[in-house]
Amino acid sequence: MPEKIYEHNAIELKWSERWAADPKLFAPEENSSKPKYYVLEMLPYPSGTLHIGHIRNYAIGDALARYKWMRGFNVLHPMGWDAFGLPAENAAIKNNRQPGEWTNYNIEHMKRQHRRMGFSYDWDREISTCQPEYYRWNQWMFLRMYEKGLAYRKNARVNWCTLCATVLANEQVVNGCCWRHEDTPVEQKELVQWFLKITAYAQELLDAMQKLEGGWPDRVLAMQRNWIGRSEGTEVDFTLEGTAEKIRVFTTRVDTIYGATCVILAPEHPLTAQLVKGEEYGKVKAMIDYLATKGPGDVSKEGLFTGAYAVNPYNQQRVPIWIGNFVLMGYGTGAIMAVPAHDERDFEFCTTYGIPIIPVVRPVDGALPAKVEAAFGDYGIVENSGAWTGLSSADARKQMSDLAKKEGFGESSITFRIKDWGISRQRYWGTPIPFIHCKQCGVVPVPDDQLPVVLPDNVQFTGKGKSPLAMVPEFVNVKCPTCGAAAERETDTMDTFVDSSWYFYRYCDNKNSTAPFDKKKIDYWFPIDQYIGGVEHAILHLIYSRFWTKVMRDLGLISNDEPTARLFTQGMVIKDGAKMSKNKGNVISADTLVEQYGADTGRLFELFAAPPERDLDFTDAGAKGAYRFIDRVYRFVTRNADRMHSPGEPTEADRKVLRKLHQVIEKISVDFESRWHFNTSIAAFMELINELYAHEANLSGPVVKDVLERIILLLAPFAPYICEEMWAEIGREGPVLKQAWPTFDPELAKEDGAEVILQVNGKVRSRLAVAFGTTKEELEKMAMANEKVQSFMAGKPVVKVIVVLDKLVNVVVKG
RNA sequence: GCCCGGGUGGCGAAAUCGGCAGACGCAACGGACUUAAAAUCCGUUAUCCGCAAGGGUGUGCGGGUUCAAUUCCCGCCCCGGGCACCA
Repeated sequence: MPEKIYEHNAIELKWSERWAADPKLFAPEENSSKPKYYVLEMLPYPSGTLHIGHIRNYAIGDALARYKWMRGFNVLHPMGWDAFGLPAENAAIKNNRQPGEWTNYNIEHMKRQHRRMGFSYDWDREISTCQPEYYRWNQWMFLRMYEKGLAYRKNARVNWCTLCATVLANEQVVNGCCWRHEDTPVEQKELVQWFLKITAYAQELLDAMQKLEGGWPDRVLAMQRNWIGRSEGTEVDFTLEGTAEKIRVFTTRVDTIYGATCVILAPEHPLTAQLVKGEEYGKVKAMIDYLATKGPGDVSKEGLFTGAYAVNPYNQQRVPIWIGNFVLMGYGTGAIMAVPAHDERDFEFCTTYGIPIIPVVRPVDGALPAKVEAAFGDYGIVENSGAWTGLSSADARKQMSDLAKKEGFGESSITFRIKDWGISRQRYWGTPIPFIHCKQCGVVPVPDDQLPVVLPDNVQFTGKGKSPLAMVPEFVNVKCPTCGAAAERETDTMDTFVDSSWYFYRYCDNKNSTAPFDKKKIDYWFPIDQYIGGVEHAILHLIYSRFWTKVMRDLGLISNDEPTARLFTQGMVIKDGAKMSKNKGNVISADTLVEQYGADTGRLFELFAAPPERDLDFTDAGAKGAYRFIDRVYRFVTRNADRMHSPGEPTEADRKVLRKLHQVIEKISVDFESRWHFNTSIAAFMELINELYAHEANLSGPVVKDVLERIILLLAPFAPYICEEMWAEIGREGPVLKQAWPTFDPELAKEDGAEVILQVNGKVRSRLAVAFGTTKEELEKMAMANEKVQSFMAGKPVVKVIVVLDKLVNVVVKG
């Protein structure tokens, strides 16, 4: 049969339509006897276009899903839409279109692109987080958290633009100014907002990471540890001189407390307003405003002496109380003791303001300095510290904390950097927070039977003034569920990270209208066997979703502790040396890719060009190469399909090709099971094709059959369309993903013999073809007899001979 | 400042357990086919010296361990990312 020309568009469209027409094709089996496998790619925001960055994520997941099907797993591989969020609202302001309409239009388009790419999703399980059927369960779970005290209200600052007279999201703040008014500085405004008590789970989130080790990338775990930021220290009460009032400070170095030369309060500390009155307080106010406009890192240290003094409970020393702009109210107790001799920041502050510097810790092998030139922050031996003098820092920390506890002026304490999760957004396009504000009854939860609280349609978007929801009277004006009096609905909506914190549970039971999901289904599918997404979600999404899982477990909704057993974070797709973005105009959409090269080429190229965890530069020439390669395989298969059925005796070419085939089966299987270096899997597959081209004329019929069938199966996870087509071309019935993965025969893969390298003083001088298992003695003898080896030995005396079986002989000579 | 990654040909990369550095692909060059071009097929391609045979050098830099180091250890430099006055 003559070879066929690879017409990617016709072939891919044909199979795309057939696959779409079979809704059960990519669906998991009910009551399956197969082992389950849940593979998940992070759901996209429906921005309007699927681009080559998305495709990398999905190509990895899809290759894995298809491989697992072929390996006999019952695979769950769903997809959905993270559909709430700011861009829809911005589009509404700009184009006078409803956010929902804009979003749904985008979803339709992107779903078409998804289908055209041929990813093996069970679309029957699709979810979109902006649908009331979905977000009602956000509201329902939020109410359960409220009942457990895990959702609460408190004052917090928001970004405020005076010109828009509206709240800005962090993303809408550009260089400290409003995104729509480039020279209007953003101000801080206090509002009452909702928080989720993630800090209650800080310790468990940290501890449970031990179980994730090995399954999650180290860098993600490191980032999460950093984010949670546990630190062990001591809280100590200083006394406000002349009163019984206590000032509690937090320190990790109580062993240095004899060197404390002042106490510094955060500007927002409650005591500040009490100690600094009248005109002076204006300076504190200025400090707070200054901090709000500055990014962290470029704040210069400023202080203000209050005139008051505090007494150190360990040595009754009297020290001045200062206000410092670098002391954070949100961490520890909002007050610190400054030990300039042993802390760099305190040193800088005290030097500036002429506050004394007293060293009290010396290096283990050194002495206390006569004059402190720089802070010594390491552990050492405590000096000039009363009864503690001579102890190591570690011992002193422990014993001094114990004393504080015993005497009642403090205790050891653990502080976390992670803060409670503020979820209130003064926005329209998000889940309405299900609460009602009643003058009589206060903050009243919406009863379960009134859920969902549905977003109203036809809202005006001006981008100014109150939140759009606050301007819809039908939405705002309600009766109090408790007393029936006129009341007002909460108009804030939830952070969209709420939506993505549990969406992967809903895939298991996406049509359930009486509960978020059926626990039995979760027990079957969870944890997710493999989660795949961008590293930019290493902290927020991936911590929030871990937190949400633990809350749902404690609510009795599920039994698993963690959502995800294994996580993979793929690298970014770079175009022309820069991250793709609309601003740079270097975004390549899936449509462009498909039209030029086809879905298979795009996927194959992105998997081949770099290992998946690394950043990838998308180049046209590279894509062309992948196209050429698929074409090369396709032509080989089509022109040899007839030969499959011709009889023939085994040939030498058969043996070589089968050997390579089985080596490649092993290689690709191992890559899937361990490293995921699909770039090397595909390289090995290319070597196999090169081998086939070299021996094409001399292959026997039975081996042609064997090889054609297996190369199609091996390539299928990476380029599914062309493989489905080739499977049909060789007269087999699909679908390919339900065929068994080729088995590896170690006997056939074996090389004829070993090639042993001969070295003299570590340099390769010759090589020997020998039988496997040739003994050390024989190898050594052969090496010593080798002409090249002899000439490089140059008659010098042999020091020793290293022999590694089947690998090398290294003759070490003197000189 | 702290915590992660990474640094190998003209380019993307490979070397999975300390054992041939550069597999595979791109680009380039040469050949075959063609009236010609494209496509395709075959070949060459780290670098220096050499006509060649062959030899030297080479994985960011400097040391070390080892018969042997891209790989392990110590100290630096550069690039990317995260956190950042967290007491």
